[in-house]
Amino acid sequence: MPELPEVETVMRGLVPHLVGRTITAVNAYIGCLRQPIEIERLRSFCIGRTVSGLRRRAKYIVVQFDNASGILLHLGMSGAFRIEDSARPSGSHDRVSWELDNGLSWRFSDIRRFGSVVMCSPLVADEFPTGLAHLGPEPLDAEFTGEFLYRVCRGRSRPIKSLIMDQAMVVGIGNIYANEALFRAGIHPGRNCSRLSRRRCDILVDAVKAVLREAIEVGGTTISTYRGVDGSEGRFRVHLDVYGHAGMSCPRCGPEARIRRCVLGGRSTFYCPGCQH
DNA sequence: ATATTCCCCTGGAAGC
DNA sequence: TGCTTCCAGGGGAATA
Repeated sequence: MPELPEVETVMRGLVPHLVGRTITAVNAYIGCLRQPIEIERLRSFCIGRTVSGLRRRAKYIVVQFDNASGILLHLGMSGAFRIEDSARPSGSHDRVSWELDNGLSWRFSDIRRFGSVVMCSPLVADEFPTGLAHLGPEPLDAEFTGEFLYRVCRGRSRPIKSLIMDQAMVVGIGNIYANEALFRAGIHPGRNCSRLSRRRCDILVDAVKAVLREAIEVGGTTISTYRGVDGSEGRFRVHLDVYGHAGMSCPRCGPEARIRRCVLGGRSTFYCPGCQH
């Protein structure tokens, strides 16, 4: 489900509900997430804490508490947060629920259970958990430049699509936006990264930034399960040029060229054979 | 060291 | 209608 624009949207949606609120109770439901939830430890970790702020790093959300601790959240493929009345029955896929001091519940549901909830202490504001140290730069930061991409492409040999989806190279780009950015840049997803010119790295970096910014602007992309905190769908789907468009005509070449699907690094890959090289 | 493969899990859609 | 197969936004561990 969630790539950078979706995680950013979810994080922004949580801010007005959580910042300044104090946690009064915690519940974890059947099954587990990527790692089992130690409910008693999570309770003593969270109860009585006031949320001082939220941040996003890569596809992770950090909820910062007032005592230099915090929790690291990942939505996996199907995770979602909702804020709703505590009296409302929990959903069948709810995994963790935090009760707030205003009578509302902050609930994490995750059908496929690939998400994660990790306690981090110590964790001070403007710092990220040490577990995230291996991650590459944020794609929307100034340090993600064509020069940077060109440098990491040199001396490696792999498809450019796999490289930009590798969170150790640059974070936040998943399957949808990798496909879309490469289409915009006119670069074939299977092109060996070592054979990308400096100029084309500039173009790709600009395309990545543009597609991510546009997607954030409209709340991300909903294909099936993704929802914002208020339950709304992301509206970027109608702007997709190639993702999920196998057999359809190319927005750039017209009906003369059809979008193709192949598998790259185990992931569905969409491109136009006419204008991506 | 670096780059694919497999696996985690559930449910919806498509095929027969 | 009902059963089977395939596929899905992610990431980490196990292989080549």
